Amino acid sequence: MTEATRRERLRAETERDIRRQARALLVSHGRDAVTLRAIARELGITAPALYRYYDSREDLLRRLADDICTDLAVELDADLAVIASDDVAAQVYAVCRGFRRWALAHPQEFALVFASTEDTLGVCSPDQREQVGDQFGRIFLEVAGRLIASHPAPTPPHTDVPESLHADLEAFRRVLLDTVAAQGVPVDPEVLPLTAVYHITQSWVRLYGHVALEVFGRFPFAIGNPEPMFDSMLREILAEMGFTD
Amino acid sequence: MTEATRRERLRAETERDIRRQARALLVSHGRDAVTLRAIARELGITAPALYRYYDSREDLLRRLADDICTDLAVELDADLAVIASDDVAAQVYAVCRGFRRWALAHPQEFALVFASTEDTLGVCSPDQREQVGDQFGRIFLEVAGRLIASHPAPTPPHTDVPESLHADLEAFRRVLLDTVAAQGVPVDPEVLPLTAVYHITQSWVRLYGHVALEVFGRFPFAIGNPEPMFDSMLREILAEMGFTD
DNA sequence: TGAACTTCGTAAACACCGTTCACTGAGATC
DNA sequence: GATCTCAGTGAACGGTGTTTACGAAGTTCA
Repeated sequence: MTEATRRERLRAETERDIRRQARALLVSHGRDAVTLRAIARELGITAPALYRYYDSREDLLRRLADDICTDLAVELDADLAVIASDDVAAQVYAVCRGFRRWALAHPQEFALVFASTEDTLGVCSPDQREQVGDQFGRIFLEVAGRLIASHPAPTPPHTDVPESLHADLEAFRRVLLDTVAAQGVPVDPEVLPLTAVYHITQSWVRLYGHVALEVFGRFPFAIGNPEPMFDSMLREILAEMGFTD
Repeated sequence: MTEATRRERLRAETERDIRRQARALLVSHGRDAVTLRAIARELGITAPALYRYYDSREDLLRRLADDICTDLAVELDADLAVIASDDVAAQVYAVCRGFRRWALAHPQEFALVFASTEDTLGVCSPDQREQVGDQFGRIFLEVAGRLIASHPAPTPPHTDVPESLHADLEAFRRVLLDTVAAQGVPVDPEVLPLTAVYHITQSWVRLYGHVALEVFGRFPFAIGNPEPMFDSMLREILAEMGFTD
């Protein structure tokens, strides 16, 4: 049954335990509390043993961030699972609300993954070009892809796309179209105008901006219940894409 | 001439030196490098001496964040100084571009002030209700105030303001109107519809969102030169307020 | 002027931290 | 069964925040 040798099984198990403890410390006492010695103590081993698994504390934090992205993706996938696969607007709502809910429930993880300067949490290897975390990026792109496939000609927003962004947006458009294609949905490459790609990017700016401001408490005034504001923003974003709701 | 006693002068001097060294460490080597011992070493004193000035390292970081806000405000004020006082659109551009420029040039400071969870960088005393940092908030509010005063009936955006936000927005409206009044500009209290207050808030979401994404490198695709995108966003924000540029 | 008081800074100590290194002992391999 | 691999250990180094008792200088006031 088990292909792996005994040693390999134990190693994999320990590796999972390390990350689980690291996560627990991050959640309960913040990033600074994720210390090698504390993790080792909790696992009943000594700190130098962790160097058999990670090059350094920074390396561990990097991989922890990957784990967090994966878990976030799993959570968002679960949100999507209960939604009719043809109701794309509902899918967008679900993913965006799920992202906000997760961020508010896991502020430390959010800060680590989405608000770390690139030198404190060294960006992944250069081949890893999907930023925003591997798995989370996947979810985001998939939903954006479904949005495109189902709603082939989103109302182009009134704004003009700066010419100097054309090349970058073209590249992103290709990624989006590839994502749609990878889901098995046939799509006309001509269906996605650059204005729509630009609008998707601007939507991410607003989604991220709202969530981060809420998590970090940096709105310019005290807001009793920010949820209606978030929902209103989502409604506006979707309306600009032609979803009258 | 000097009212203060010798001891008081020395104390004030040391306090400035401490913060200056702390800032230097933050800029050059990141938040974790802001160490009591490193600061003391640089100043030629011992670490426990710092406890005569700050309750703890956390307390020092809090006050450092205040300093940073003040400096940011000074920088933005300088940007504003060279702009015609009746060209409000140019003032908005200047403040927003200045904010982005500062954030990109000082990522560590930006992360400390604008992307710290409230428990790692304990929020100021409860009487300090202007969030977003004392001085920076002032600048932001002042420019928003001038915007209102000069352009008394901004085109109300198409969105409906959620009813549950009315109370909070009313409070923010009063702050904005008070800020305008404090600048000596007479303004009709009826001149600022809630939709405009709401739009200002949404503009902050977008401004902050773009800048933070850029500082943290979390745009969904690599962007060669993000500046045109930022400017385009500003243009759109101002257009929605009735500035056709 | 000199005693009393306040305040800044020190040295020593404590309990942590990341990281390196030589070493042991158990699993894997042949 | 000998050999090799490798997870884990214990000791050590230099770093950290923080507390404590203490000295020395500035300030105040009789």
